[in-house]
Amino acid sequence: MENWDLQAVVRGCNNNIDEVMEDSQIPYFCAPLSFQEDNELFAAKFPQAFEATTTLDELEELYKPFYPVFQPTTPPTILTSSISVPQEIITQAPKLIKNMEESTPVRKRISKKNQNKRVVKEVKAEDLFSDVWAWRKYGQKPIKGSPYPRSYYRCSSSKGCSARKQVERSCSNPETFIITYTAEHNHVYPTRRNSLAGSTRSKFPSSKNKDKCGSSSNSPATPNIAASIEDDREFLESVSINAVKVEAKLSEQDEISKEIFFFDTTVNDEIFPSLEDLDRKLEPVMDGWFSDEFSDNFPSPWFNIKGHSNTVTGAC
DNA sequence: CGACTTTGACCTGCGC
DNA sequence: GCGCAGGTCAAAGTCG
Repeated sequence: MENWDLQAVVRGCNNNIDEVMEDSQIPYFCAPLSFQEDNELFAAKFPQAFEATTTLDELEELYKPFYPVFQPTTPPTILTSSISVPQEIITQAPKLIKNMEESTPVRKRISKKNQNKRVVKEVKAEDLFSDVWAWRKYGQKPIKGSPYPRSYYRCSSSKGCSARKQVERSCSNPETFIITYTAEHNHVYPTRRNSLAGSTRSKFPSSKNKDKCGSSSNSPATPNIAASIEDDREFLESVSINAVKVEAKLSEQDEISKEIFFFDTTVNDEIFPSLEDLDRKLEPVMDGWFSDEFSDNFPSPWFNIKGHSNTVTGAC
């Protein structure tokens, strides 16, 4: 399933598919997602199509941490999409969801200690940094039965945000990390400006850090991935890109359709020959958003690229 | 100087 | 009630 539909996502963000998104708290306007997140979101909504076994509730919860909390304004009309999905999936989806909801067992009782909603996600090492939020590590503990420590992070994008996440290397598959999100963000995505503020420190190990990393642990590899990335720009240029171009018609009276680019944490040379080009292309659009009501209600599609502070030192 | 990581101490929930 | 394990705090140090 390499090419599945943005429309499915986009529709999921629109209020046109009440049948599918009925009980979802996903806002009208979706946050930009990586392809992997796209895939997982789709699998979350149409699990039968992927023979997934998790329940709708769990999968829905899975994505809540990624959705900003805000009251939607009038959603833009999505006019185009660059990716397609088999029509049968689209038409079958509501039916599949309905069937699944009917067969979903009653949720297990949640222990007092875990009253907060917990969302578990398994990601590969390279995806550890694809999170849009800025996280600050506040603890690390060895976990009984696991050779790898668990790291504790809280959201540093906004003061007072209670969102937390735990990162732990999977015992069964050390290539992957288990991320557990607790609580929800009480703010929208960090804006481009905010995300850059105070984030001058390189988020990836410097050569010094690499040494420290290598000498302080017997655990191989973790952010050797990160270690191979010399700086943020190289990071941007090294990863693949999912740039999705969406036209949004801002109003019926306004003939001008503004191009809105939703893009992932990744950038494509084919689309934007240089980061400067990308910046130039996006700046007018983004500035428009930041200057009006959008700035309060709409998540910046500028991912917190320089703010991806996630380092899993415990696994290093 | 501010944001971050590290890490030992402390707190709390849960099982026995 | 006790002990264990997980979760959080906060001081100290690092980094740019």
